[in-house]
Amino acid sequence: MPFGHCLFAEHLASCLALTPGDCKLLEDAASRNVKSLGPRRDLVVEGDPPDSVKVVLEGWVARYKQLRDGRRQILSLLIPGDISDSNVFVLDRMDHSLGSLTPVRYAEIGQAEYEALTSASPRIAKALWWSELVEVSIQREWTTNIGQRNAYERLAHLLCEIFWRAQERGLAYDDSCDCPLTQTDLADATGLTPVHVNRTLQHLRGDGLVELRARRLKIVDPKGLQAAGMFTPGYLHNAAPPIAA
Amino acid sequence: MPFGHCLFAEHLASCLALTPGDCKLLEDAASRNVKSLGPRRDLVVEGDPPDSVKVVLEGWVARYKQLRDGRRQILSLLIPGDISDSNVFVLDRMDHSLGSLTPVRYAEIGQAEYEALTSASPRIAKALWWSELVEVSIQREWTTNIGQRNAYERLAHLLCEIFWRAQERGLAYDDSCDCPLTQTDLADATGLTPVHVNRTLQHLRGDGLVELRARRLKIVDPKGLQAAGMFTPGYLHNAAPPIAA
DNA sequence: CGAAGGATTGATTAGTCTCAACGCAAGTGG
DNA sequence: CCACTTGCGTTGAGACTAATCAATCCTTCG
Repeated sequence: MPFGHCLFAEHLASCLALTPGDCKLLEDAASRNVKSLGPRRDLVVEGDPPDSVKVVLEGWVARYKQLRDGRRQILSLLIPGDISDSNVFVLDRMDHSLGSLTPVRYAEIGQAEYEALTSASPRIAKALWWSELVEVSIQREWTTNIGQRNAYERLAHLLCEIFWRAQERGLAYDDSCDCPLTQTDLADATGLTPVHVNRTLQHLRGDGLVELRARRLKIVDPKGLQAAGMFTPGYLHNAAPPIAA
Repeated sequence: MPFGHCLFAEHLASCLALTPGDCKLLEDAASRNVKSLGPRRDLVVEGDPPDSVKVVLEGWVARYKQLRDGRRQILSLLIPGDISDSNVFVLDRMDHSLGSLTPVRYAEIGQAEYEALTSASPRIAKALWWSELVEVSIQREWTTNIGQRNAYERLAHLLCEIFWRAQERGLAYDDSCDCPLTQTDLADATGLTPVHVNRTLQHLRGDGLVELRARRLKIVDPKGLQAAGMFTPGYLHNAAPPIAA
């Protein structure tokens, strides 16, 4: 069974009332034009004219911007079931890039198809607005994270978010989940240097909060980690259960 | 003439093809429920159930988040003609606050009215999507600004954005525009301390790039400031003329 | 005239970066 | 099957950006 497909529709359905018919439409749209890509490749690069909305079926994707001199900011993470930039067609060109962190499978939904989807069901249109607003909300939280918190707090917060979101998608097992980001990726996501991420991670581990080895994130002390990162999941706007205590 | 009204519709119309009838609808919607507020007051606070979309008619508004311990991150600035969070109704509660920086006049558009607007004209619906996507784009640029640039670059970038946006709305006169942010506000917007903002501003002034006094921003060397902030206006997605050289 | 908010300055410290080297594991080619 | 490469993680020393603390000044306004 193509697990990724269902994830996408299920995830939208879980937070909003979608009918089985709506789900079917979404699943179909996300199965018609599926592509695969190896790790560390670009799906879209800044400046491209936007031609399709992307749905991640398998693997992880990072949204990022690159400055002239090479500095890179990871803006957000897309995990299986996520949809990127609803309705991008409205814009003339992409203002950022999408790159795979792992091998990925993703669906491209073109403009015509996208519009068919939204006009077919007001519930779907609403669900897509919802996912867009959640995305902005997360972006705002990241701005706050980077702007106001120190390295220790920042990483704690980011790891909380990663685990929480993975868990909501059913991608977490017990107290751990995949986390394919290298320390350099974590650095680009938090506005720190890889070296400092390394030391801060050691600090978090030393405090018995998390373990992160071999692309696997293990939450040792959920409450402690949340407190350290001042993580309150409201900004994710979902109805998922809290991190198991 | 209620200048602010026209700004709102004009601004949407300037980037997308709206008919005179569309503009009329927008102007009406933004004139039906108008409120006023003094400076430094909240329009909406985090946790509120969202009940209306806001259109800024006069004055400046800041979107912000506050952490428990008092730290505050300004997430974005709303200037006259801006519309905040299209379609917020989709969410259960606000994940951030809106506060006035100056005395403001703004319109509230309730859910029913908002929906009437979008179903009345597909062009309006598109324009509102557009403004939402531009907002996210700006938010991403801010994340990058705070995450990757140093104090000098960050402030240069922010001041560029402020002037550029003011100019696009016809709110700039020659080489200067209003900038009602205090140095503390600038600090909260850039993730710096007020003290450091002060010194960095002196540095920028010393380099002959900008002057900022008495709530007035004067761009002395546009090219130089853009270069210093690595400011490329593509992310604003508008068709406005470049900063006068 | 006094109060209050904002801007400015100085001295010191803390947090994070930079540079550079080394270790380890997995993958590759001979 | 071993030598080499490559990517990622780790460590140390030192430099520098930005934060902190605290005082003073200026302007506006009641």
